[in-house]
Amino acid sequence: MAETAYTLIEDATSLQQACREIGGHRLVAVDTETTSLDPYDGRVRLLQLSTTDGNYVIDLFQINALDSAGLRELLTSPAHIKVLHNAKFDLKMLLYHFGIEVGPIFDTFLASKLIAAGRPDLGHGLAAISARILNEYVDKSMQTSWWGGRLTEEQYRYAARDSEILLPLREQLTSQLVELGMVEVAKLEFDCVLPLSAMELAGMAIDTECWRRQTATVLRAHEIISSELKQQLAAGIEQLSLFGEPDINLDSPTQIIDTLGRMGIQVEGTRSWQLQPLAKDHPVIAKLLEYRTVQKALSSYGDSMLEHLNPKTGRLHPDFHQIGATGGRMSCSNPNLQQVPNTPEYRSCFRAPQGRKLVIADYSQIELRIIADWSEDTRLVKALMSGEDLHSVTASQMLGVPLGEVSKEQRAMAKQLNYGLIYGLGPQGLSARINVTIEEAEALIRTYFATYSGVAAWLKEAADRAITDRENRTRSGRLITFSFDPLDRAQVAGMERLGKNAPIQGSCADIIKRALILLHEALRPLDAQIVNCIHDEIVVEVAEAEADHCRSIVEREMMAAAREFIRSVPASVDIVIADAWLK
DNA sequence: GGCACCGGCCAC
DNA sequence: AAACGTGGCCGGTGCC
Repeated sequence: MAETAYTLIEDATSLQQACREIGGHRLVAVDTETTSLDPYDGRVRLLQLSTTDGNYVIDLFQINALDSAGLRELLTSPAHIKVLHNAKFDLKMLLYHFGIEVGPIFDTFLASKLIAAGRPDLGHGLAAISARILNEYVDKSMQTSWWGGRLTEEQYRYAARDSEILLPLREQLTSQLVELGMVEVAKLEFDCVLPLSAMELAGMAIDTECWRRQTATVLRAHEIISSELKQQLAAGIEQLSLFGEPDINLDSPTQIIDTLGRMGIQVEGTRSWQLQPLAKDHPVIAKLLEYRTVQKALSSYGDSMLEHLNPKTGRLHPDFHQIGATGGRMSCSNPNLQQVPNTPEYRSCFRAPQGRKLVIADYSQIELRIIADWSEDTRLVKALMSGEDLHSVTASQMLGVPLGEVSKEQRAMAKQLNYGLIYGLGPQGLSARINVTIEEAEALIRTYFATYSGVAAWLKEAADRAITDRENRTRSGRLITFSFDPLDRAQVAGMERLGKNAPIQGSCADIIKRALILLHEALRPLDAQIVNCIHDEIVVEVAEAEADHCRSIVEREMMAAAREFIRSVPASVDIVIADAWLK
């Protein structure tokens, strides 16, 4: 390939000229180079634009190009599709620094992830997909160079190359998306980038004093419990440390197993489910379980959370991975705000700032509604439509007892079955969860599927498809592929469970992503931001005076999003206005 | 010293 | 020793 040619733009006249030339194109590749990965920390140095006619590199340190109406029009007009790689990064930068919402977009990163359909072995960086799809080499060595000073010819050329490659990539990726029937889901994903960018930029407020108090409390408990545990383990410890303390690392499973062994307690592993049955007979085991809880609380949810505070905003700005799981679910990191312990001690620290409220909304039983709708199981549909407590209705239908006479145990059993079926729960699993033998569990599962025979048929078909076709789809058409060794029974069984679970879980992701899109648009007139999203839950921060209005918008848009994917069962949204992240 | 892996455990 | 799916984070451990 020939060396990348580009036009460097540093003045208004050449910018105008470039905008005229680019304005005639429907497809415009866009990229930025910035002085930091954090929008609050860095500045945008270069804005690169490419069409099939040429590459333009705008030096934003030389010209305030985003003041230009022509350029803003290009970046926001539906007449031009903006092609970016991992657009969330650039969109955040442009949104924060210039208040501009870039769109509509085509994201080569997300397109590549969709096409990979859950295969984990493929990289999706720009260099990786250029090599794989175009057989073209892209040098990323300049990526981490300093973009804040005087730029070299090499840096400009690298920058131009990054946007130049995007249009040929889009062309190939588009035909693959068409071939795989994923145009619709691609649109969904692309439209979701802006809401996610805004969400990350907004970040979530945390009451640091509250968090520190909580951490200090746990630390005191940790000190007491660890010394008690060491004392109780002393009998099994051969050696004392120089200070006369039992010499053991409580966080080392191997040392724990050895020590317990010398005390006459044989264990294979020290996971809580393995220890739980022994806790009654051995106080030391109970103490160990207690220790684990505070150790986890301290290590995962202690000071490390506060290390992610943004110095500029004083808030937490996590990274959401838009296509994080194979089924299309999002994941989250740095910090992972999708795994904050669901207890008041922790959640109450996530408090809206003065004068603001949180609107907390989650879909109720969304995965069951997806199955009911998809399988057209009349009894499950009816159960969900009845407005009665679903698990009680299930128990009543299964056991033929009147709804009012369903016992607590019967309801608990039905609840386990309702939720477990999504994951391919077996007799062993069920018997471990409720107090029945494996034979009884088997019978209950048979009764369940006799009651909901449509669900049974749907699940069987989904599992069979995973094995024979080695693929499945969510409601949006998102493809999920399965790779396994057909001679390995354990692997086949695993794939059958995945085949049942992934389309359901992924369809839930379809719905919540659509909700984020609709909600971002609908909240535009309000002083409100989406601040978190946890699989079937959305958290919005809003000015106190607009909280009620916001609440009705959130409910309306979440319901509308669900209606696009499930028709025969209405969605149900539980929603509260609160000061902190508590329901 | 950095990296990959694992055991363990938090969320939905 | 595992049991029902998807993730991320932690500390320990062993390798290079």
